[in-house]
Amino acid sequence: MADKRTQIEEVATQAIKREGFRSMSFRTLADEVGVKSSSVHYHFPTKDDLAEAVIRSYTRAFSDALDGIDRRESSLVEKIDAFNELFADVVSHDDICLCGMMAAEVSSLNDSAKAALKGFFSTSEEWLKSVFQSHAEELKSPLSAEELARIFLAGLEGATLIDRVESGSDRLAAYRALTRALVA
Amino acid sequence: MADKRTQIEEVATQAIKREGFRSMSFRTLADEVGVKSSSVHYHFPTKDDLAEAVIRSYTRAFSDALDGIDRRESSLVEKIDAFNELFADVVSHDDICLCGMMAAEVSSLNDSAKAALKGFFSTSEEWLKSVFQSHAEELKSPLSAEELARIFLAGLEGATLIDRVESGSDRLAAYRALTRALVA
DNA sequence: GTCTATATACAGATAGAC
DNA sequence: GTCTATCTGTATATAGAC
Repeated sequence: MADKRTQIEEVATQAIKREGFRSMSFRTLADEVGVKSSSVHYHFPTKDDLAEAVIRSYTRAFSDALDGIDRRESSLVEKIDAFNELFADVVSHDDICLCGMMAAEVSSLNDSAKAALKGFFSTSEEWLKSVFQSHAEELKSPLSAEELARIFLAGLEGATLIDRVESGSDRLAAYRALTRALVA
Repeated sequence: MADKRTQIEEVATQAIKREGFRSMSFRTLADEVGVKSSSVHYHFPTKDDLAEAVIRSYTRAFSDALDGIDRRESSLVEKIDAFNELFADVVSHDDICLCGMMAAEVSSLNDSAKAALKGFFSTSEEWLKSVFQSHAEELKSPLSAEELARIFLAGLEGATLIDRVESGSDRLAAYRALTRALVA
């Protein structure tokens, strides 16, 4: 079993993805890992500390998943589909992307957490941009790799937001259709 | 000056667009309209009641704005640009779409409010779909009107989410570029 | 590192006077 | 319709024992 600090990060991540950062309380986290809230404060003195740690861990895990896609998939459509699938997984568990949630709640974050949050979005857009760049010859689109990266990251974040409310995945599916339209 | 009930709805809408539904309190609303929190409860017995009322008002106002676009603009690009501009206005005030925020916080909503929220998304997608359908001859895309509607609504919701964090409007701009790519 | 206990603040909601 | 006053629950956070 992971150490307590890691356990707390994990249940916090889960809670934020489903209910949001403001809805998550130290007491609830404590109950779920089997300690008292003061022990959570030992590992993360303030909620701001926890927010930043969780955003950074999530960004690292997401970045690792992107590396995995690079290793497993070769074509443009396969890579973008695999990226789409990361979001589909989240929605299928009735969650949304942790950083999409944090973006909605950005007014509750301090400057350090906000900087970490920006890091998530730029990391993700950079990966997408490099995918579109390295498959430029397959692309039948007047849009730049950077524009496509922005369109897809924003689009999938928004798609999860709405698909979760509608209990479906019609918008993520529409983005898979868009991916195909780019190479057809 | 609007009546108290309307005033409360207006400051609640503003607060939710910026800070979120959970962050908004009856006390804060009361202070801003110059009454006590018990008076807010007179107009909206529970927070659930307020949530639903605010979502419905917002949907009505948004729908009116879409009617205005239909009256003012004629081409596909003009209409979709005007739709994009609705979201750009929101971000320029450091807010996001009220219903985008509510979608992130959907776990804090009761069934009535959730139904109203779905209404916003279907109304918006229906309008987009009818725009794409009625300009089908201009479109150089293999995507259906329905798919395009889903792509644009989700995309603009996500774009505002990220653009607000980045204090820019690069993602909304990318969607304007996408609009042009559809007819080029 | 975890606990008990507590300080302090604020949340949604209601009773009852005016 | 609005007020004062209050109930009850919960939040973040800390002090100090073990």
